[in-house]
Amino acid sequence: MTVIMAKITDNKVIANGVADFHPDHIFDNGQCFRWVREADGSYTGTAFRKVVNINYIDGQIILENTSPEDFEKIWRPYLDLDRDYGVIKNLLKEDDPVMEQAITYGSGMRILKQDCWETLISFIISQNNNIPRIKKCIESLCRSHGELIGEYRGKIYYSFPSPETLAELPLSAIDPCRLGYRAGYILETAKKVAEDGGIRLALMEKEEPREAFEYLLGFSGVGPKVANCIMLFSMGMYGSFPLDVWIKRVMNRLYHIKKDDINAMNAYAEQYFKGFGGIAQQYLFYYVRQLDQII
DNA sequence: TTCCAGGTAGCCG
DNA sequence: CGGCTACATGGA
Repeated sequence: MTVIMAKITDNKVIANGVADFHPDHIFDNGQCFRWVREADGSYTGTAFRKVVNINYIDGQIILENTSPEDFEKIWRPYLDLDRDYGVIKNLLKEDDPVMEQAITYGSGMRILKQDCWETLISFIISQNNNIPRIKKCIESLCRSHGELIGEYRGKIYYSFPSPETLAELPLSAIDPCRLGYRAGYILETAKKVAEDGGIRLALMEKEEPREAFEYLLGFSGVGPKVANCIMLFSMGMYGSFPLDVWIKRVMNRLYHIKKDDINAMNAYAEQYFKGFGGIAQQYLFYYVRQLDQII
């Protein structure tokens, strides 16, 4: 699959040759928290200190408020455009009617390659929390301690605060963000990351998953589930299999694994999801959340 | 009022 | 090790 940047008009980039791409399936599936759906079905959001609007029409990705340089440097990897999800979907669907349903529902899903520091803090916030409130907490954190990075369609956008910025703050400074008991975890984690300017964290994506996992568990507020989310959503480790309440429910009720048997669930993912446990997990997550009470 | 949400830390046997 | 519970917050 080759993605070609086809056309450029002032601040717009259009990318051709992308299949398996649907903004709703990508930006509203719980892997990211800072993208907002516009009335036209496009999403506006920020990553790596840039503001962009993304839509998909007639087989083309339309990126507004960006440049060809940023498309190549930021958005191509961020949107995982060089991966053929068609191949992965076919692998996962084989002999798995549940997965087939999930993939049919979220056919345009992609795993974003997000900033690891932002993902680390975002998923610490996610623990024992619900998605709308996670989004509010993160936006509040960015508004109060991030930097102004741009204005787009009349709205102001802020960067995700740096480790150094958060490391200097007293607990009282993030009180208004309503992070609850996670506030302490976040400042502690920021201090640890800021010690070396985030270099060690950034290098983890080149390490073996096992090593990245152990390193992430060393942060306050990071357990197995959050570590797997960070590895999956920011380090390109697609075998990572985050087990949250929803996926546990799926594994129990649709894959008939004993409730709370984490080991059996991981073993199943390892054996049947062909190295793409994380991607499988994300199709399942997006699928079951709309079912609501069917399972 | 109680229950729940993309769980984890601390403690106890 | 495995099992248990408190932990802030706000919406249902």
